[in-house]
Amino acid sequence: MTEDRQSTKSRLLDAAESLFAEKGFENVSIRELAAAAEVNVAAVNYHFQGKENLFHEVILRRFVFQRDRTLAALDDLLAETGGHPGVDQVIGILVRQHMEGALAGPGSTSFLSLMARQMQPGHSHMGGTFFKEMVAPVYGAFSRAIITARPELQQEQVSWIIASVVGQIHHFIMRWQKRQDMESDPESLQIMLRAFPPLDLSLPEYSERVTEHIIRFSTAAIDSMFPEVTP
Amino acid sequence: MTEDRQSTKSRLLDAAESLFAEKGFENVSIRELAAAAEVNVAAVNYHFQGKENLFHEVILRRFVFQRDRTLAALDDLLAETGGHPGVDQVIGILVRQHMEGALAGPGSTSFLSLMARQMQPGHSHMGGTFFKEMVAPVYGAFSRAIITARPELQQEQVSWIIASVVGQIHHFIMRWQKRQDMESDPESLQIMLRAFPPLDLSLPEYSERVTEHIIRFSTAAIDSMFPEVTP
DNA sequence: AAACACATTAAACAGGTGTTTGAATATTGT
DNA sequence: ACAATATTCAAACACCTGTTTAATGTGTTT
Repeated sequence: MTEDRQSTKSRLLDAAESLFAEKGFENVSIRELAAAAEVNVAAVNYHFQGKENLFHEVILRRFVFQRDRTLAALDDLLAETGGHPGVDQVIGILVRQHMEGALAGPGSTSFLSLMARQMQPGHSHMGGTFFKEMVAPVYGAFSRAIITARPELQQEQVSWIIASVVGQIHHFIMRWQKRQDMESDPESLQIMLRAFPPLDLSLPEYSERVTEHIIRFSTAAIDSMFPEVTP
Repeated sequence: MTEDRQSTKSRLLDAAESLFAEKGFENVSIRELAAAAEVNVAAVNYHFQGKENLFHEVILRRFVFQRDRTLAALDDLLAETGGHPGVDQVIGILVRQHMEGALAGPGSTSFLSLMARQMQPGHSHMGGTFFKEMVAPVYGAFSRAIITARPELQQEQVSWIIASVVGQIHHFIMRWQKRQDMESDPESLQIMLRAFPPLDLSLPEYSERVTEHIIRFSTAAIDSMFPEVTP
């Protein structure tokens, strides 16, 4: 094969990512995967030694990409602000990176779906790699960035703050995904749109409004809990 | 049958709830269910007309219970405070009801696991019942309660606030469940405990600290975004 | 050119899936 | 007590699952 298109392996990875994100690991058969990637069923086992391993490589690829993008964005911010970013700016990066990773672009629709599924009980933990290599570095970088923005904060306080911010992010992303999923059931969709105001917007608008809200809400909380000691 | 114990139907419901919550819908076979409930495999189809329907009845039962408990608690608060609750008290109810429903008691460990799975794409929407009968009423009640606490707030602003609070709640609950799930992998567990401070506590302590934090964080945000106009 | 490792293929494998059947057993109403 | 209904049961059904096999094709190396 000359490479008239992508390699079998990467076609399989791509198809797997979108199918796993859309339907969930258990609801995608190897035959379905093979058909979508236009490869033989045996290719999965030949290239990945099993379905489980294919799943692992899928989330690994996406998470590495997401992690590096996020750390780079944080570095940029620190450079631009001469090492003195505002909390709102740091939180802005945190929110925007997640939102874009989860909702923007083709295939990226999958990031947080995969994340959510990875977090569900029963999934193997990839031998600790996932947490140590993916979550901890990003978490640590944001922790340090917030402390440079507000040196008076204790590390534990920062942990609580990040948790509150990330919780909001995931929730708003989850809402959008559920909204998408409800397109098939117009009745429920109407009720949902009425109950959750910003959901009737387009994706970019929704994303922007949510980002703005989380930043405002969270910085307001921080400012109120730990009043800034500006000269 | 004299009722030497629970009926076949309710034994099946109980076993199904705990197994579905623990392992996920697709990872529980009907034979496994039947064994756990000590009934014949055909009982599932006889009493529930299929596995999917059994799942629906399981979450319906739990959600009705949770909804009624929450609405009652809100009523109690309004009665105790003579119709003038504080925002912190309303949010306190919101947080505590979720935490208890998700983490306390036997079998209740399942509530938010079920919720999370129900929210995942691909699950049928129960014909709109779920959202209209379960989510909307609770959501509306809290919305009204917050407005009585802070009459100057617009309904849309309240929606944003509730979303931020619920997002935090779910996230902290998810963390605890993931912590539980990691008991089997001590290495990852250690890293996680180090990164997420309050996770090394016992469940009641964790629950209390989280509740306290969410209330403080959220009311701080509200107070800062919409300064109280007290006489 | 032959030898070699790598990749792809169709077919088969062993086992598990949700569901249905039809007979046996309880339970209920009269 | 009898008849009618509701429940339980072991066995079978048809199908789908992830994985493996052994043969064939492909490109590279010697």
